[in-house]
Amino acid sequence: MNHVDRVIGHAEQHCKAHGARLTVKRKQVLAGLIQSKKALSAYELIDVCKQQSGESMPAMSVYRILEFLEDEHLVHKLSLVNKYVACSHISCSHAHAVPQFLICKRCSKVKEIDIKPVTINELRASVNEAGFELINTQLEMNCLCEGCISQAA
Amino acid sequence: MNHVDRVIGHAEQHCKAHGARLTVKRKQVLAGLIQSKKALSAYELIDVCKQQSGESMPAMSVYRILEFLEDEHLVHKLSLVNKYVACSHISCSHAHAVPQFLICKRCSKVKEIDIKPVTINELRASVNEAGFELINTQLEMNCLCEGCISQAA
DNA sequence: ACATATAAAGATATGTTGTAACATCTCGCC
DNA sequence: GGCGAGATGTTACAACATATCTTTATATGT
Repeated sequence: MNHVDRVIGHAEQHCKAHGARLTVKRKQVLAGLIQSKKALSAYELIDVCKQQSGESMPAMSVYRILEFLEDEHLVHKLSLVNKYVACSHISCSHAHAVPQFLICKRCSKVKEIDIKPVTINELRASVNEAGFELINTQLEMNCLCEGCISQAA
Repeated sequence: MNHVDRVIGHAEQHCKAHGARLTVKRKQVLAGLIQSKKALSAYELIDVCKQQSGESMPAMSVYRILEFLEDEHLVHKLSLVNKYVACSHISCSHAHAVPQFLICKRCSKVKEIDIKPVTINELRASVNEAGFELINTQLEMNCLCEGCISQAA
């Protein structure tokens, strides 16, 4: 059983646990994201699905499915780059803190990290000082990944 | 002389100083952003310009002008919400650090703040630990502003 | 003042991203 | 089997963004 199937299996368990259905189409979309190992735009994902299944996947369906997968916390939307990425923690059983996202500007590779609570608190304090309130601590940051750093050098 | 005109005046000085031209159209667009006191999408800005000048402003022009204004650091693009906002520091003469943006999810009001260098460095360290490199420290954060917090309460 | 080079703006078309609205299908359940 | 809820299909269009070519304005040298 390969990596993708294993993760999909976990995702299915996760959905079943509260009566949500991970249908064939939804699996296709999630699998597309997992396999590509980077963030994809909705339309890139449409292409990936088409290549993998032969059939074409309507935009409407992909957006609907992405919304479902987000609600299930199986996929994250990265507004900073307008792309979607599979959650890195689908196979983990334990609860997770709100993650932060490092997005490679060059190749769209994404890493979810947990920034130290201390740092997050400092951030929140700065925000509050300014009279605002953080809605969530899901930071998205424009970065270069290891591979692209060395290429650039 | 009102606030907007004063800021526009500064912007004009700023441009002149290095041979850039703040034309009538560019002033219109910048003034629209300043007056609205919040982030606007390109098409919202088109509407604002139309209301203020009577003439319609083609999308192409607005995008070109926004690009110019960004290059001049008179306007910031907020990718997190796909909107544009006038720089808060046009009238300041001193140099500025890379700002961070607090964006009110409800009303699109934006506040530019300078997060403590210590915090930024901690962030950068976390990023480097993960093998990535921050391209810039212009964080954009989803928030609620003071007004919207009290309304929500 | 004129010619000319350059930057800006206009006009048109088209590409990309996202959603509304309604029809149809699927599947669990009685 | 038939019913109902949820999922998907279809079509049309709204919203966002850019490519390309033309025309207009501006600045600069002679």
